[in-house]
Amino acid sequence: MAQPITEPSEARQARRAAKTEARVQRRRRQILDSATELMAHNGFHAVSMQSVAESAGISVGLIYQYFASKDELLLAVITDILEDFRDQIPAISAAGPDPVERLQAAFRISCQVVDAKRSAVTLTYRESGTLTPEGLARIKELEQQTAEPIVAILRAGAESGAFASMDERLVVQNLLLLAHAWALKYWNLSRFLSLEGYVEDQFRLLLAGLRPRD
Amino acid sequence: MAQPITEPSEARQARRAAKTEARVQRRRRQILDSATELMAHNGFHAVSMQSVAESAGISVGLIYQYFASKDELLLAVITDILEDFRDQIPAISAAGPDPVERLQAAFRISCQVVDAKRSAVTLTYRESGTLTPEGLARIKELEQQTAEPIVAILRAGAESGAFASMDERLVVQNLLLLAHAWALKYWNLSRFLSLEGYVEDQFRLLLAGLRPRD
Amino acid sequence: MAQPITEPSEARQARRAAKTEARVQRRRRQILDSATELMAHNGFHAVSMQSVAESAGISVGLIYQYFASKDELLLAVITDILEDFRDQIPAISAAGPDPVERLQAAFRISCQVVDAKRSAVTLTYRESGTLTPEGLARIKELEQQTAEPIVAILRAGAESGAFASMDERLVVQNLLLLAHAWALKYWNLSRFLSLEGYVEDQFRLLLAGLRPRD
Amino acid sequence: MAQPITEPSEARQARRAAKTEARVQRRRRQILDSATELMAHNGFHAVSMQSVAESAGISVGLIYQYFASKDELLLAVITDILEDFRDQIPAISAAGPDPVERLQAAFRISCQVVDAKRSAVTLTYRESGTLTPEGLARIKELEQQTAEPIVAILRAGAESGAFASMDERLVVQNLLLLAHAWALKYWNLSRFLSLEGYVEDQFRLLLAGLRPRD
DNA sequence: GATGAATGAGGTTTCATTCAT
DNA sequence: GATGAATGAAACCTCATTCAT
Repeated sequence: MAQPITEPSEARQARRAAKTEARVQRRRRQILDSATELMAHNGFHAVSMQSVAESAGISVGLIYQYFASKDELLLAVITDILEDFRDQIPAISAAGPDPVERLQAAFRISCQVVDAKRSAVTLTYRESGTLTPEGLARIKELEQQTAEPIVAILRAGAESGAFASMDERLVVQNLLLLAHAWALKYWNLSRFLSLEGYVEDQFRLLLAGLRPRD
Repeated sequence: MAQPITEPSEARQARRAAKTEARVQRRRRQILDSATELMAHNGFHAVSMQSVAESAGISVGLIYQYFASKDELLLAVITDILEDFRDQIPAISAAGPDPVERLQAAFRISCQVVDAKRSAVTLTYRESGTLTPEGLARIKELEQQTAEPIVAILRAGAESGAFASMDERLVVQNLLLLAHAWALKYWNLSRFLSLEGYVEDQFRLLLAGLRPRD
Repeated sequence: MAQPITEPSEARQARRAAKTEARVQRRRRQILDSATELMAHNGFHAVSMQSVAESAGISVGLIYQYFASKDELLLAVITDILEDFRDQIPAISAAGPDPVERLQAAFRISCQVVDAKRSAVTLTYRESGTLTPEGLARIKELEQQTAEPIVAILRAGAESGAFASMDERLVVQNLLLLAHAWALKYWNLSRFLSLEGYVEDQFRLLLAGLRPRD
Repeated sequence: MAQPITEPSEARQARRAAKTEARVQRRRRQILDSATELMAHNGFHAVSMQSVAESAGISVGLIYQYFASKDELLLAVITDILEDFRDQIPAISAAGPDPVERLQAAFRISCQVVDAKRSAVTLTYRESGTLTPEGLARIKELEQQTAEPIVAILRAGAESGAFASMDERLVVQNLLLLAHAWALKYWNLSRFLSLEGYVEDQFRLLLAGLRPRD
């Protein structure tokens, strides 16, 4: 017999699940954006769950359906920022075959992303101590992932003779830290450098350390 | 010889004032040390005044005779750390006339001080956002004072031809930040470098950026 | 008859808003009553928010959803008492056309209300100094409003020749103060007068000052 | 042999006791004045023992050698004010033999004393609820003592036929309360009456109630 | 799914009182 | 007599979290 009323339950369930999933993602994003905005500007402890709810236009209770606790919300916020950061870097592989140019592109994009979210970057430094060990581990993992494409550039450059051979780990650490520094020390740097000036001057110094010795 | 029964009150008062002053300093130090220890390891917000009092072996009320509020205590803690840091650098002027050696000495001592107080350094990054504008201003001032002797070395080196001429502000910023990085990124750096290794490798990179072009 | 599954949301919202409003009013009243009771008997400073909460059968935190601070709660308590007082007086306009009778009715009702809430009246004298300037202004305003209907009686009486012409402001002030005095000096007055005796004796004295001179 | 060094101990003790007593009185006065000033303007609870000490130019500990507790200090302050008030009234017996004149003199002096210490008078109304039962009893006693000379005037007037015969207790209560009212309702009264105007208008009303009926 | 009223532990701060000097 | 450093109980207030609707 035909069952026009109830369509095959599997398909229906799948469709519903997809819809549900979509809404879940929308909600999470909505909450995350409000939380990031607030925490970046006022710090984790100065932000109450009620204020996040209000800013997101929802009720407190609803936040707890998406994040188990305030600490978990913080982890999600920081993770979100770092994932975003990580995902921007690979875009630079399109910058051509020259390792120097590619490295500069990587540094420039890093600084630009930092500049766009200065207070979010600062937040990751401020509040990482608040996280649980597991959260901290997740952050370190993300930082490693962010470093990887840059490590790749450095290795390629070393092989092609464009860079001296070296321990890439330290150089990558520096490169990323100096990008973060645009946020951490903005109060000082912005007094004598524009973002582009910062990128250029800083990159020249970085590069000097990479020149192969004759 | 006859002794007046009451010694000259001026002298007595002066002596008492000195004693009082000494006790005040001792108490402040006692509180400051406990607070620094606790806040460095747990963060400002996770530390209660009660716990500071217990750790210092005094009552809560007494803290408030030396620090007007918890915020002021935090400022004192951070200020104390930064003053300590600032005061260590000038010691390096004795490192001989060679600008390169002096600069390395400055970097080495910076890293050593950071290493000795890793979590205190981290605290200054974590909690500076918690300060009032006045507190923040004080911090920036201290950072500038810390930079000064290093700027002097760079200038002397530039004049003597040991370094390329440059904008010292950026280089100093980098040098100090890379010292701090030993604390900020210790979890990563310590996996592949000892403190002394860090100092040497990092200084080589720094120096490369300062070489005069031929 | 078909019922729409979801009734018109406007109407539903309105109903919910009304219900919310009703609950808010109930809670405020519940808190206000407990606070008034406690403060009237022990004074503002001797009453803790904790004790108000306990007496009202709720938690401390909940009080703060209805009153921003303890000071604001005090203002609400005093305001509530004075509004109540103010609202009782106009009832006496039904006391007939004779100004003397109407004035006596006003005085009697005032004394009766005072008698019913002796310690609340005392509270308004005790704690008005604790209020902010804005709170104080509100109180003065209420006192003026309370006086108005009585001023009207006096004026009518002066026009009809029942009373001498006079400055009503002083007389009203006296009339209300003497009603309050039943609370303020109850310890003394109650030793030789009943409430009704007080009303009669006191009114006779008051009236003497109002008699037109021949 | 003569004992020039130690004079008869009794006399010496007496002299010392007198000196001690004098100092004690001076200290008490010094503390009382500071406490009255502060409490009258800010209320009992807003004044700390430390602030009293500071204002009196002595140490906290010393206060406790003269007053057993803050409550006792409050009692002393209020008692002091009321004693002062009480002691001013008898001066008016010099006002001549006419009962009306004497009564007016008593009322005038009362109002003048109130005017001179408006906030102190207000304090006695604000904080009498804070006192212990014993303290309260002491206050009531003082109030009775204050009333006595006025009762005497009323009796004399009633006997001489100047006043109607009456229950003096109520009239005295009113008279004193109306004097206090100059402080309690100063914010209102001072808008339309000077002190002297208040005395005159108010006394006229009072007197009306005392006229013997023909 | 969504709400937001309600809870109550925990934090900072004040201040009456004591006591060694 | 006089000091004032030291105590610690107690107050106000916030806010993460829960749960009945």
